[in-house]
Amino acid sequence: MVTIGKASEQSGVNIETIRYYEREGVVPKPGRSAGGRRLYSSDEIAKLRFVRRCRDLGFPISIIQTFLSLTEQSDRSCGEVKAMAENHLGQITAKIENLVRLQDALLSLSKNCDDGSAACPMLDALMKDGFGGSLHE
Amino acid sequence: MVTIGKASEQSGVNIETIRYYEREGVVPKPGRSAGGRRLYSSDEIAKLRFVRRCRDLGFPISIIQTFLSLTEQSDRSCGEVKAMAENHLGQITAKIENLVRLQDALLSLSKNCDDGSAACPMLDALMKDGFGGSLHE
DNA sequence: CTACTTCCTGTAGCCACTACAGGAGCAAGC
DNA sequence: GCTTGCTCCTGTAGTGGCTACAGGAAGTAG
Repeated sequence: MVTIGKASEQSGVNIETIRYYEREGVVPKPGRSAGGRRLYSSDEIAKLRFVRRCRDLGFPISIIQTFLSLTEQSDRSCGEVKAMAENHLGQITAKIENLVRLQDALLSLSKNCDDGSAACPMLDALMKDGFGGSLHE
Repeated sequence: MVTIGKASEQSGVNIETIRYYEREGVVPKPGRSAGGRRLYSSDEIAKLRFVRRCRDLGFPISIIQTFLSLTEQSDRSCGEVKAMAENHLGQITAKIENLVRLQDALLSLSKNCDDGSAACPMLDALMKDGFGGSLHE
Protein backbone atom coordinates (compact mmCIF):
# COMPACT_ATOMS: atom_id res chain seq x y z
CA MET A 1 0.00 0.00 0.00
CA VAL A 2 1.46 3.30 -1.09
CA THR A 3 0.37 6.92 -0.93
CA ILE A 4 -0.68 8.94 -3.92
CA GLY A 5 2.80 10.18 -4.83
CA LYS A 6 4.18 6.67 -5.39
CA ALA A 7 0.96 5.59 -7.08
CA SER A 8 1.43 8.49 -9.48
CA GLU A 9 5.05 7.50 -10.20
CA GLN A 10 4.19 3.85 -10.69
CA SER A 11 1.14 4.44 -12.87
CA GLY A 12 2.37 7.44 -14.78
CA VAL A 13 -0.79 9.33 -13.87
CA ASN A 14 -0.41 12.82 -12.44
CA ILE A 15 -1.42 13.19 -8.77
CA GLU A 16 -4.08 15.78 -9.53
CA THR A 17 -5.38 13.60 -12.34
CA ILE A 18 -5.66 10.59 -10.00
CA ARG A 19 -7.81 12.64 -7.64
CA TYR A 20 -9.82 13.87 -10.62
CA TYR A 21 -10.43 10.28 -11.77
CA GLU A 22 -11.59 9.41 -8.27
CA ARG A 23 -13.99 12.39 -8.13
CA GLU A 24 -15.40 11.45 -11.52
CA GLY A 25 -15.80 7.82 -10.54
CA VAL A 26 -13.43 6.55 -13.24
CA VAL A 27 -11.54 4.53 -10.64
CA PRO A 28 -12.95 3.37 -7.28
CA LYS A 29 -12.17 5.31 -4.10
CA PRO A 30 -9.07 3.88 -2.42
CA GLY A 31 -8.76 3.17 1.30
CA ARG A 32 -7.33 5.78 3.66
CA SER A 33 -4.65 5.79 6.32
CA ALA A 34 -5.35 6.83 9.92
CA GLY A 35 -4.33 10.36 8.97
CA GLY A 36 -6.70 10.48 6.02
CA ARG A 37 -4.24 9.81 3.18
CA ARG A 38 -5.19 7.71 0.18
CA LEU A 39 -3.60 4.26 0.09
CA TYR A 40 -3.25 2.36 -3.18
CA SER A 41 -2.85 -1.37 -3.71
CA SER A 42 -0.97 -2.73 -6.70
CA ASP A 43 -4.32 -3.63 -8.24
CA GLU A 44 -5.50 -0.06 -8.04
CA ILE A 45 -2.21 1.13 -9.49
CA ALA A 46 -2.64 -1.33 -12.36
CA LYS A 47 -6.06 0.17 -12.99
CA LEU A 48 -4.60 3.66 -13.13
CA ARG A 49 -1.94 2.45 -15.55
CA PHE A 50 -4.64 0.88 -17.69
CA VAL A 51 -6.52 4.18 -17.81
CA ARG A 52 -3.36 6.04 -18.78
CA ARG A 53 -2.60 3.61 -21.59
CA CYS A 54 -6.12 3.92 -22.94
CA ARG A 55 -5.85 7.72 -22.73
CA ASP A 56 -2.52 7.47 -24.58
CA LEU A 57 -4.40 5.58 -27.26
CA GLY A 58 -6.84 8.49 -27.40
CA PHE A 59 -9.87 6.71 -25.93
CA PRO A 60 -12.31 9.05 -24.16
CA ILE A 61 -12.98 8.50 -20.47
CA SER A 62 -16.50 7.20 -21.13
CA ILE A 63 -15.16 4.38 -23.30
CA ILE A 64 -12.44 3.59 -20.77
CA GLN A 65 -15.09 3.18 -18.09
CA THR A 66 -16.80 0.60 -20.26
CA PHE A 67 -13.45 -1.14 -20.75
CA LEU A 68 -12.86 -1.17 -17.01
CA SER A 69 -16.24 -2.69 -16.30
CA LEU A 70 -15.56 -5.30 -19.01
CA THR A 71 -12.24 -6.24 -17.41
CA GLU A 72 -14.14 -6.85 -14.17
CA GLN A 73 -16.17 -9.61 -15.84
CA SER A 74 -14.54 -12.96 -16.35
CA ASP A 75 -16.29 -13.09 -19.71
CA ARG A 76 -14.43 -10.25 -21.41
CA SER A 77 -16.82 -10.00 -24.37
CA CYS A 78 -14.07 -9.31 -26.83
CA GLY A 79 -16.49 -8.49 -29.61
CA GLU A 80 -17.66 -5.33 -27.86
CA VAL A 81 -14.12 -4.21 -27.21
CA LYS A 82 -13.12 -4.84 -30.77
CA ALA A 83 -16.12 -2.90 -32.08
CA MET A 84 -15.30 0.09 -29.89
CA ALA A 85 -11.64 -0.06 -30.85
CA GLU A 86 -12.50 -0.15 -34.52
CA ASN A 87 -14.94 2.71 -34.16
CA HIS A 88 -12.16 4.66 -32.47
CA LEU A 89 -9.75 3.68 -35.22
CA GLY A 90 -12.19 5.09 -37.75
CA GLN A 91 -12.26 8.37 -35.89
CA ILE A 92 -8.49 8.51 -35.77
CA THR A 93 -8.27 7.82 -39.49
CA ALA A 94 -10.79 10.58 -40.17
CA LYS A 95 -8.77 12.96 -38.00
CA ILE A 96 -5.61 12.10 -39.89
CA GLU A 97 -7.31 12.71 -43.22
CA ASN A 98 -8.57 16.08 -42.04
CA LEU A 99 -5.18 17.07 -40.75
CA VAL A 100 -3.50 16.08 -44.00
CA ARG A 101 -5.98 18.16 -46.00
CA LEU A 102 -5.34 21.02 -43.63
CA GLN A 103 -1.60 20.55 -44.02
CA ASP A 104 -1.96 20.77 -47.80
CA ALA A 105 -4.11 23.90 -47.56
CA LEU A 106 -1.66 25.60 -45.23
CA LEU A 107 1.31 24.59 -47.36
CA SER A 108 -0.18 25.97 -50.54
CA LEU A 109 -1.20 29.15 -48.74
CA SER A 110 2.17 29.82 -47.15
CA LYS A 111 4.15 28.79 -50.22
CA ASN A 112 3.32 32.10 -51.90
CA CYS A 113 4.54 33.98 -48.86
CA ASP A 114 8.04 35.30 -49.44
CA ASP A 115 9.94 36.69 -46.54
CA GLY A 116 10.31 40.47 -46.52
CA SER A 117 7.48 41.18 -48.94
CA ALA A 118 5.16 43.98 -47.86
CA ALA A 119 1.75 42.48 -48.69
CA CYS A 120 0.98 38.94 -47.51
CA PRO A 121 -0.68 36.68 -50.09
CA MET A 122 -1.76 34.29 -47.38
CA LEU A 123 -3.71 36.87 -45.38
CA ASP A 124 -5.04 38.26 -48.64
CA ALA A 125 -6.33 34.87 -49.70
CA LEU A 126 -8.02 34.36 -46.34
CA MET A 127 -9.70 37.76 -46.55
CA LYS A 128 -10.99 37.45 -50.10
CA ASP A 129 -14.48 36.17 -50.91
CA GLY A 130 -13.44 33.45 -53.32
CA PHE A 131 -11.78 31.19 -50.79
CA GLY A 132 -14.20 28.39 -49.98
CA GLY A 133 -15.04 27.07 -46.56
CA SER A 134 -14.66 23.48 -47.66
CA LEU A 135 -12.37 22.37 -44.87
CA HIS A 136 -15.08 21.18 -42.58
CA GLU A 137 -15.20 17.53 -41.66
CA MET B 1 -26.06 46.63 -42.24
CA VAL B 2 -27.53 43.30 -41.17
CA THR B 3 -28.46 41.70 -37.86
CA ILE B 4 -26.60 38.82 -36.31
CA GLY B 5 -28.60 36.09 -38.06
CA LYS B 6 -27.63 37.22 -41.55
CA ALA B 7 -24.10 37.95 -40.40
CA SER B 8 -23.93 34.36 -39.18
CA GLU B 9 -25.19 33.00 -42.51
CA GLN B 10 -22.86 35.16 -44.57
CA SER B 11 -19.77 34.49 -42.49
CA GLY B 12 -20.45 30.87 -41.61
CA VAL B 13 -19.92 31.63 -37.92
CA ASN B 14 -22.56 30.42 -35.47
CA ILE B 15 -24.59 33.19 -33.80
CA GLU B 16 -23.51 32.19 -30.31
CA THR B 17 -19.93 32.02 -31.48
CA ILE B 18 -20.12 35.54 -32.91
CA ARG B 19 -21.27 36.85 -29.55
CA TYR B 20 -18.52 34.82 -27.89
CA TYR B 21 -15.90 36.38 -30.20
CA GLU B 22 -17.24 39.80 -29.32
CA ARG B 23 -17.09 39.10 -25.58
CA GLU B 24 -13.55 37.84 -25.92
CA GLY B 25 -12.46 40.82 -27.99
CA VAL B 26 -11.54 38.73 -31.04
CA VAL B 27 -13.65 41.01 -33.25
CA PRO B 28 -14.61 44.63 -32.42
CA LYS B 29 -18.05 45.39 -30.97
CA PRO B 30 -20.50 46.18 -33.76
CA GLY B 31 -22.96 49.09 -33.73
CA ARG B 32 -26.48 48.65 -32.44
CA SER B 33 -29.95 49.43 -33.76
CA ALA B 34 -32.40 51.62 -31.84
CA GLY B 35 -33.83 48.44 -30.32
CA GLY B 36 -30.42 47.25 -29.13
CA ARG B 37 -29.67 44.69 -31.88
CA ARG B 38 -26.19 44.21 -33.26
CA LEU B 39 -25.69 45.56 -36.78
CA TYR B 40 -22.87 44.25 -38.97
CA SER B 41 -21.24 45.92 -41.96
CA SER B 42 -19.79 43.86 -44.81
CA ASP B 43 -16.33 44.65 -43.42
CA GLU B 44 -17.23 43.15 -40.08
CA ILE B 45 -18.70 40.12 -41.80
CA ALA B 46 -15.48 39.72 -43.79
CA LYS B 47 -13.58 39.75 -40.52
CA LEU B 48 -15.80 37.01 -39.11
CA ARG B 49 -15.28 34.95 -42.26
CA PHE B 50 -11.54 35.45 -41.90
CA VAL B 51 -11.66 34.18 -38.34
CA ARG B 52 -13.67 31.14 -39.41
CA ARG B 53 -11.24 30.27 -42.17
CA CYS B 54 -8.30 30.54 -39.83
CA ARG B 55 -10.14 28.35 -37.29
CA ASP B 56 -10.83 25.86 -40.09
CA LEU B 57 -7.09 25.81 -40.66
CA GLY B 58 -6.68 25.00 -36.98
CA PHE B 59 -5.11 28.27 -35.85
CA PRO B 60 -5.78 29.10 -32.20
CA ILE B 61 -7.67 32.30 -31.39
CA SER B 62 -4.55 33.99 -30.01
CA ILE B 63 -2.74 33.60 -33.34
CA ILE B 64 -5.79 34.77 -35.26
CA GLN B 65 -5.84 37.94 -33.20
CA THR B 66 -2.27 38.60 -34.26
CA PHE B 67 -3.27 37.94 -37.88
CA LEU B 68 -6.17 40.36 -37.56
CA SER B 69 -3.96 43.11 -36.18
CA LEU B 70 -1.47 42.45 -38.98
CA THR B 71 -4.18 42.80 -41.63
CA GLU B 72 -4.97 46.21 -40.12
CA GLN B 73 -1.48 47.42 -40.97
CA SER B 74 -0.74 48.42 -44.57
CA ASP B 75 2.64 46.76 -44.09
CA ARG B 76 1.48 43.17 -43.73
CA SER B 77 4.85 41.88 -42.47
CA CYS B 78 4.57 38.66 -44.35
CA GLY B 79 7.63 37.18 -42.66
CA GLU B 80 5.86 37.04 -39.33
CA VAL B 81 2.79 35.43 -40.83
CA LYS B 82 4.85 32.87 -42.67
CA ALA B 83 6.78 32.01 -39.51
CA MET B 84 3.59 31.48 -37.55
CA ALA B 85 2.06 29.44 -40.35
CA GLU B 86 5.12 27.23 -40.53
CA ASN B 87 5.18 26.79 -36.80
CA HIS B 88 1.56 25.73 -37.00
CA LEU B 89 2.35 23.41 -39.89
CA GLY B 90 5.00 21.78 -37.74
CA GLN B 91 2.45 21.19 -35.01
CA ILE B 92 0.01 19.68 -37.50
CA THR B 93 2.69 17.40 -38.86
CA ALA B 94 3.58 16.29 -35.35
CA LYS B 95 -0.08 15.61 -34.61
CA ILE B 96 -0.39 13.52 -37.76
CA GLU B 97 2.69 11.51 -36.84
CA ASN B 98 1.30 10.87 -33.37
CA LEU B 99 -2.05 9.81 -34.73
CA VAL B 100 -0.46 7.46 -37.22
CA ARG B 101 1.61 5.84 -34.47
CA LEU B 102 -1.55 5.55 -32.41
CA GLN B 103 -3.37 4.04 -35.36
CA ASP B 104 -0.65 1.42 -35.70
CA ALA B 105 -0.76 0.62 -32.00
CA LEU B 106 -4.51 0.25 -32.00
CA LEU B 107 -4.48 -1.85 -35.14
CA SER B 108 -1.93 -4.28 -33.78
CA LEU B 109 -3.81 -4.46 -30.47
CA SER B 110 -7.21 -5.12 -31.98
CA LYS B 111 -5.92 -7.48 -34.66
CA ASN B 112 -5.58 -10.23 -32.07
CA CYS B 113 -9.13 -9.69 -30.97
CA ASP B 114 -11.38 -12.31 -32.51
CA ASP B 115 -15.09 -11.88 -32.25
CA GLY B 116 -16.80 -14.22 -29.82
CA SER B 117 -13.70 -15.16 -27.86
CA ALA B 118 -14.13 -15.11 -24.11
CA ALA B 119 -10.88 -13.43 -23.03
CA CYS B 120 -9.84 -10.23 -24.78
CA PRO B 121 -6.16 -10.03 -25.75
CA MET B 122 -6.42 -6.28 -26.19
CA LEU B 123 -7.61 -5.59 -22.65
CA ASP B 124 -5.11 -8.15 -21.40
CA ALA B 125 -2.26 -6.36 -23.14
CA LEU B 126 -3.32 -3.02 -21.70
CA MET B 127 -3.49 -4.48 -18.18
CA LYS B 128 -0.14 -6.23 -18.23
CA ASP B 129 3.07 -4.63 -16.95
CA GLY B 130 5.14 -5.14 -20.06
CA PHE B 131 3.27 -2.75 -22.29
CA GLY B 132 5.28 0.47 -22.47
CA GLY B 133 3.98 3.98 -22.16
CA SER B 134 5.92 5.18 -25.17
CA LEU B 135 3.04 6.83 -26.98
CA HIS B 136 3.57 10.24 -25.52
CA GLU B 137 4.50 13.09 -27.84
C1' DC C 1 11.13 20.91 18.29
C1' DT C 2 11.74 22.49 13.91
C1' DA C 3 12.06 22.33 9.08
C1' DC C 4 10.71 20.13 5.16
C1' DT C 5 8.04 17.37 2.27
C1' DT C 6 3.87 15.21 1.05
C1' DC C 7 -0.67 15.16 1.33
C1' DC C 8 -5.62 17.05 2.03
C1' DT C 9 -10.00 19.77 0.32
C1' DG C 10 -12.14 23.02 -2.47
C1' DT C 11 -12.28 26.07 -6.04
C1' DA C 12 -11.08 28.32 -10.35
C1' DG C 13 -8.93 28.30 -14.86
C1' DC C 14 -7.81 26.38 -19.55
C1' DC C 15 -9.82 26.23 -24.81
C1' DA C 16 -13.39 27.25 -27.94
C1' DC C 17 -17.39 26.89 -27.92
C1' DT C 18 -22.55 25.32 -27.07
C1' DA C 19 -26.90 25.29 -24.69
C1' DC C 20 -30.07 26.82 -22.18
C1' DA C 21 -33.60 30.26 -19.47
C1' DG C 22 -36.29 34.07 -19.45
C1' DG C 23 -37.36 38.07 -21.59
C1' DA C 24 -37.76 41.86 -25.38
C1' DG C 25 -38.02 43.65 -30.35
C1' DC C 26 -40.12 43.40 -34.67
C1' DA C 27 -42.87 42.17 -39.04
C1' DA C 28 -47.09 40.29 -41.02
C1' DG C 29 -51.78 39.11 -40.95
C1' DC C 30 -56.52 39.81 -39.05
C1' DG D 1 -54.72 47.46 -32.20
C1' DC D 2 -53.61 42.72 -31.18
C1' DT D 3 -51.86 38.29 -31.73
C1' DT D 4 -48.60 35.06 -33.59
C1' DG D 5 -44.16 33.66 -34.40
C1' DC D 6 -39.68 34.69 -35.41
C1' DT D 7 -35.33 36.77 -34.25
C1' DC D 8 -32.75 38.77 -31.01
C1' DC D 9 -31.03 40.10 -26.12
C1' DT D 10 -28.31 39.03 -21.53
C1' DG D 11 -26.43 36.03 -18.31
C1' DT D 12 -25.10 31.75 -16.74
C1' DA D 13 -23.67 26.96 -16.85
C1' DG D 14 -21.96 22.95 -19.16
C1' DT D 15 -18.57 20.32 -22.27
C1' DG D 16 -13.71 17.23 -21.80
C1' DG D 17 -9.86 16.28 -19.42
C1' DC D 18 -7.34 17.94 -16.94
C1' DT D 19 -4.11 21.65 -14.30
C1' DA D 20 -3.11 25.11 -10.86
C1' DC D 21 -3.58 27.25 -7.13
C1' DA D 22 -4.70 28.53 -1.74
C1' DG D 23 -4.62 27.40 2.80
C1' DG D 24 -4.10 23.94 5.95
C1' DA D 25 -2.89 19.18 8.13
C1' DA D 26 0.01 14.95 8.46
C1' DG D 27 4.27 12.71 8.43
C1' DT D 28 9.48 12.41 8.58
C1' DA D 29 14.46 13.54 9.39
C1' DG D 30 17.75 15.75 12.08
